[in-house]
Order: sequence, then C-alpha cells, then structure tokens
Amino acid sequence: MSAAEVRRQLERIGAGVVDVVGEAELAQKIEAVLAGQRGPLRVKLGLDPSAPDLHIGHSITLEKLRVFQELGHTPIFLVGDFTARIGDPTGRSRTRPALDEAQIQSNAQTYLAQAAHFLDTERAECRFNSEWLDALRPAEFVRLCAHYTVARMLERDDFAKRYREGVAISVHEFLYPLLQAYDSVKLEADVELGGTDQRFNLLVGRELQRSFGKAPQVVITHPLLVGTDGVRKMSKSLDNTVGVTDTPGEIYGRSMSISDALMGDWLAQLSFGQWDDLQERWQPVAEGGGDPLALKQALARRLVERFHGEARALEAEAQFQRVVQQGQLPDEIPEHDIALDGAADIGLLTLLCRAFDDLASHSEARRLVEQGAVRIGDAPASDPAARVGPGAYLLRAGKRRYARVRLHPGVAENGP
RNA sequence: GGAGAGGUACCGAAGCGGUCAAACGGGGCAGACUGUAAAUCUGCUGGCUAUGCCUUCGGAGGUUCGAAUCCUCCCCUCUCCA
Repeated sequence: MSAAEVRRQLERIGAGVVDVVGEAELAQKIEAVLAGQRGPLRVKLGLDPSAPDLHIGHSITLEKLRVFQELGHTPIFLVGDFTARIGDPTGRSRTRPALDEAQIQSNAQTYLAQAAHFLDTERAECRFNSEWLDALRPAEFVRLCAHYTVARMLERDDFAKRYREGVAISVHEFLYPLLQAYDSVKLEADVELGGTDQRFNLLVGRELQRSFGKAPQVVITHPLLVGTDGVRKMSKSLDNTVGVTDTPGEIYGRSMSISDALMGDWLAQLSFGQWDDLQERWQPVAEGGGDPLALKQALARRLVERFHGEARALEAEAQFQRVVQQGQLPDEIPEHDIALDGAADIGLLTLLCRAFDDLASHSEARRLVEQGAVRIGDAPASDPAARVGPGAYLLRAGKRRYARVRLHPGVAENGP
C-alpha cells in the first residue's frame, strides 16, 4: 500500500519534468515520510527578488511546488535577498542596480502574493538567505569556497562559453552558485526545483550538501517556457511574457499573438493535467488540419480563466473579437482633456504625444504619421504639419493605440 | 609588472580625417498579407521651433578649416607572459 503511494507521488512529481537527479533517493525519502520516520519533504524554490513580477513561465515550477504541497510536503520559498543586494548574477545586465533592503522586502511580498495564485503560501516556509549569509564570517566564507573548484565552476555552460569567447566573468559570479548551494545546506532542502537553466546551480547545491555531510537534495528541473516571440525563453526583460498580473485583455491578446508551433508547446507545458481536451485538439492542428484559430482562442481563454476567472475570460475574448478581428473600437478608450491655452489649434504631433504616453518624442509621432498609422476619427492623418482645432476626436495610432481627446480652448487646469 | 588586442547607437558588428546621425544583421515600430497569428515583403528606427540646426561613437583634454577616425592622459575588457 505504501509502495503504491510512493509510486503515486513519484508519478505526480515526475509529470512534465525535464530531469530528476536522484530519483531513487526521492523514493526513499518519500518512503521514510510515509513510514513516519521523518517529517515532510522540504522543497526549495529560489526566488530572485530583483524581478518580482511572475509570468506564466514561472507557473511551471510553482505548479510543481503546489503538487508537493498537496502531497503533504513543505514548500520553501528562498528569497535571495543577500545575492540581490550584491548585484546581478548573470553579468550581462550590469546596469541593474543593487536593491536596498526595503525594495527587496516589498518585491518578496509581491512575489508571494502572486505565487498565491498557484499554491497556499500560508502553508509555505519563506526564508531570506541574508539570514545566514550576512552572518558568514570571511574565514568561514573562504572555507566554504574550498568546497568547490574553479574547474568545476567552468563546467557550467555559460561560464564555459564566456570563458572560451573571452567575455568577462567576475569572481563574484563564481560565488553565486556556491552561495545558492549553501542555502540548500542551511535549509536542509530535500528537493530543489528550477528551470533547466538552473540545473548547474542546483547540482552544486546537491554536491555541497554532500560535502557538508548532509543528505543531498534531489534536483528537479522543468522546461523553460518559450516567450511570445516564439524564440527566446520567457523573460520580463525580453518583453515576451504573459504576466500573472496582466489584465485579461493583455493575457488574451498576447496569447493570441503566438505562433501555432508555440501553441503546441504552451498547451503541453501549461496544461498541468487540466487541459486534456485542448491537448486532443492540438494533434490535428500539428498535422496541418484542425482549427488552429479556435484552439488558440481556447488556450487564451483558459489562461485568462486561470488568473481572472471565467467571466473575465469571456469578456476578454469578446473584446478581442470585436477589436482585433473585426476592427471595431475597444470598450475602454483612454480619454484626455487637452487645453489649448488660448491658442487656436495644436500641432498634430504635439497632440499625439499628449494623447499617447508611450510616444517618446515628436519625431516618433512624426514617423507614425508619415507611415500612415494615424487616424483621426475615420480619416487618415498623413500630414505631420497638420494642426487640430477645438473639438472631440478619436485618435488611433497603429493597431493598439486608441485615445479620445477633447480639445478645448481654455487654459490648462493644474491639479491641486 | 610586461607585451598585444579591444571599448561604436537597444544588442551584435562595420567604419579608421571630410560625402557619418554612422554600412550590415538582430530587436522594436509601422504598412501589406493572414486565421488575430507565425512566416514573408516594404518602410522607419537620436532629438528639435526641421530642405536646416543640436547632441551622440568608453572619459577628459589636444592637433586640424574639419575627428568615431590622429595625439596625450585616464577608466574598463580580453589574450599571452610574469
């Protein structure tokens, strides 16, 4: 009976993973838990508090953490506040400022709040690695470094690549995997989850635990979700995410913009065993038949549903069909009151910049006009030198930007 | 410490005294096409009171009618040697 339970747990844990290092140990650990010889498994997931907003790529590991929780084990969120305060581990975006403690705390809270979409964060442990890393004295730290070698560090893909290509690797970058591994030692993690890009770091944790005479953690890696661009991994800095806090419209629209091929990946990776009906519909589409549009709509709807519920999902779909597919106006269009300050009219370019926050300059507005992207009401506006007098207008710049403006002759009222 | 190679726009990468706001590729934006896509094609991609003007080629000076391009010093990266 216990053997069946072990098998059941292993099966659920193993669903959708890329790799489980130490599967036999995992079975033993679960057996021991079931036999009452030890407490629940301690399952670690590291969080980077410098980028707190979660996207659906994160949902893959979070979902697995939820599975562990359902099986009675203990999720541990490890906030890398110490590491975040020091700088960026990838070495690429060195401009990213080191965060101060208040920001880190607030980011960590944001993270947990968003993670609550996936699991019961109340029943999870949340720890900050500054707890032990701040206390680490230089002598101890140096001793810690002695547990690992430079050659082994260079085994990591991106280190090896950068070393080969002559790209700078700072010494502190070597320290990150080690510090992260030390977290596992201190937390006595039984399992650590991560994306495949974390494999190396997680394995260092496993070896360091062993080196410290502790039971090595089981390392479970999950596939990285490819972002909306269909090429690179989903990442906030690449602006190819579908975010947990995005509006229903954004989630729906961004999901609809993915390629058909990517739709297959997303269906497989984000299903979590809940979208069998959609998976079935994927097969014919993959073979060039079926109804890819309908399937993609169903996927987009389910994603909205996951974070905002069914009602909002249906709304988002209806809105998308009206606006994007039929070219009608969206329900909500930002409105602006613009005062002419006594002038008779206003330059079209100035007007556009005031109506659309994301237009950075007149030159950018000019380009849109010259490229025929701008409409006032139904009429195309193609003259950058045009001027607009008082009145109410519907402005459109490209497919996504809409604004209603009321131009009145008065003087601008300044807010209190 | 020594020798050499480098630092160019969002990224990669050409340019090496004027014709350079800087080739080319990627990304982004816009247009066409489409299933809303993707792929493909086309255009744009520093700013402005705009047939011209201003700011930009690691930083600060200098040479020159004129500098991303030459010189000096400084900062940073890489390689080899110690």
